Amino acid sequence: MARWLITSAWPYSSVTPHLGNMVGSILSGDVIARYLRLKGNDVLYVSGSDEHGTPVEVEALKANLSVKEFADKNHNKIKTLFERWKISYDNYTRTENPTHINFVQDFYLKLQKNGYVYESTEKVHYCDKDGRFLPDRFVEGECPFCGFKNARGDQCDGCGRPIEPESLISPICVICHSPVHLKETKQWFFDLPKLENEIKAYLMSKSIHLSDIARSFSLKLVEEGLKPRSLTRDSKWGIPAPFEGAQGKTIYVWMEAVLGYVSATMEYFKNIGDPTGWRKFWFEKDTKCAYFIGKDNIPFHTLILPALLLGTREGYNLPSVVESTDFLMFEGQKFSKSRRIGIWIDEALEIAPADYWRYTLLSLRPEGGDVNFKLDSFIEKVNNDLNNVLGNLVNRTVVSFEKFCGSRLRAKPRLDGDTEKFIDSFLMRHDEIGSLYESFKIQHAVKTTILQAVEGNRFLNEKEPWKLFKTDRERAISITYSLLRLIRLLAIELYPITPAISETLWDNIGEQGTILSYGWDKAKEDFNYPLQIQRFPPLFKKLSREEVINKLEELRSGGRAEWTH
RNA sequence: AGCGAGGUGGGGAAGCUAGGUUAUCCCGGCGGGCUCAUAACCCGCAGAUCAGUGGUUCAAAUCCACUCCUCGCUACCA
Repeated sequence: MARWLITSAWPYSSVTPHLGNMVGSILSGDVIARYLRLKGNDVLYVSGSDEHGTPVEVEALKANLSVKEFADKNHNKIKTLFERWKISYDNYTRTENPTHINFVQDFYLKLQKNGYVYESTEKVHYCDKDGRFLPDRFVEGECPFCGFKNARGDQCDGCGRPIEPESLISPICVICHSPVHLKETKQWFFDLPKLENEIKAYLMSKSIHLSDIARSFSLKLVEEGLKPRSLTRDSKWGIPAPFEGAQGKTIYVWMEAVLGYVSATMEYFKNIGDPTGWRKFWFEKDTKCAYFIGKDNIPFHTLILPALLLGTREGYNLPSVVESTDFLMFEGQKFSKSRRIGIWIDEALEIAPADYWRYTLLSLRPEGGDVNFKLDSFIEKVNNDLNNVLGNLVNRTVVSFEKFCGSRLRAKPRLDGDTEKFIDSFLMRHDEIGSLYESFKIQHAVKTTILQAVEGNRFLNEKEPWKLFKTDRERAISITYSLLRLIRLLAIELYPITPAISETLWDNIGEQGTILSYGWDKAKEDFNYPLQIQRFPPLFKKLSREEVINKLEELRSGGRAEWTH
């Protein structure tokens, strides 16, 4: 029993997350949160919508909505989608919430007081027509190296070279297409180099668990030397910078969104009427903090967030686990909103139930290199692993129980050696699955869970209780009993992976109360007698390849203008 | 360009950090079994010189070097 703060990267709210976004951070965090809860830990799982910054402003402009309206709409949409995906957040909040805004402002004043914030001027592209400073991404021009016409402000997509803002030829604003010019502006910076040694020591310490890429990538950045990070932007949509003389400026989104982990915890406890409860999670040293992210935002979690927390000198808990995944590719290509490559989490739910996606994504979770997600693999995994192997095992077991025992068992039957051995083997595998989750080997844990069902089918075929029943009733019943034990165990093991299916199964075969109250370890115990289980409908439905593809094409045909991918 | 990650039977994935019997799993192909079950399940067979070359070692998919290919990243895009 321990205390765990689980977090997943905050989705940027101008776009709907796609399957790739889902698997690495949100789903992974959910699986671990669910597992740890089953183990009886004190778990808090938080995240929220990251909704400030220029991209949201620009998207709002396109959608012809005020920024606030646009942000509200997207936040609500994403929040609802996560609920439908059964993501078990204790608090899914947003960076627009007042707790967050106040916390961030206080936080940076403290950092400034402690000497980690300084001012400096820089030149940034300015659009006179829109009256705004533009992040490099919103500036286009001709590449000074290769002459490519649509080079972005920071990098040329033609030759791949980085571009200094001054050298871009004839820069224009991508929002209104009028010429832009460089204008001097004062900004506030976070003095990251001052904390370099502490960060290095933190990364090298044994108390932190990092995925391999997270460790190597972070250490490399530290070796190269950390650079100051700019803290403010000349942008209206965001958290007003609290520094003296910084009127009209906001905090740079990344530098505030990572603090949302803290403010979301605060907000959760405020809502349940325990305004100081959050401190347990952030200051007591026996709390573990796990962060689930995609590989694209490793440095923000391994360098910047720890540095910010250290900079307060208040003793915040630093991340104890940073689990990053590689990317999910779609049919061999990178997910791309503009090219419509990939599947988004709202579309997915129109094609198949969330659990089908959850299972497939988790069994492909990119833990060692990018992984290719194919529609055919999805269909194959659902039809084979879930329906044929798992669903059918459950059905044959329950039907056998009905035939051999009249759906009722008064007491534990006497078991022969083979059956005892079989039960031992799946109970042992149950522990193995637990250790896999504890070392965050989610993909392996998921595969081992399905292996439980494969072994169940094998045992059934080997023992042929339907034959035995004619000659040796007692043995046929004891075999069926062992399989019932297995499928009840599976109901528990599926809880982190496919929660809806898990609950359906539990409702049909489980004890009184919820799975959560029952727990991971108690699943190893015998039933309460008398045991009564009635036949119930199949857990899964096979997918037809044709239907899935038709549905996807229908979604792709553009009949849904309101979708803002 | 620099940095990083990967290349495993027809397709998709493990294994590689701590080298060691016939390289694992799923799909597909072929043959068989069972017929309790959702035309499902189980067994067997075929198919990989683990990208290539060289090296270390008694022993390498696993360690080292180089080459080829693919992809990602390069922090003011979240």
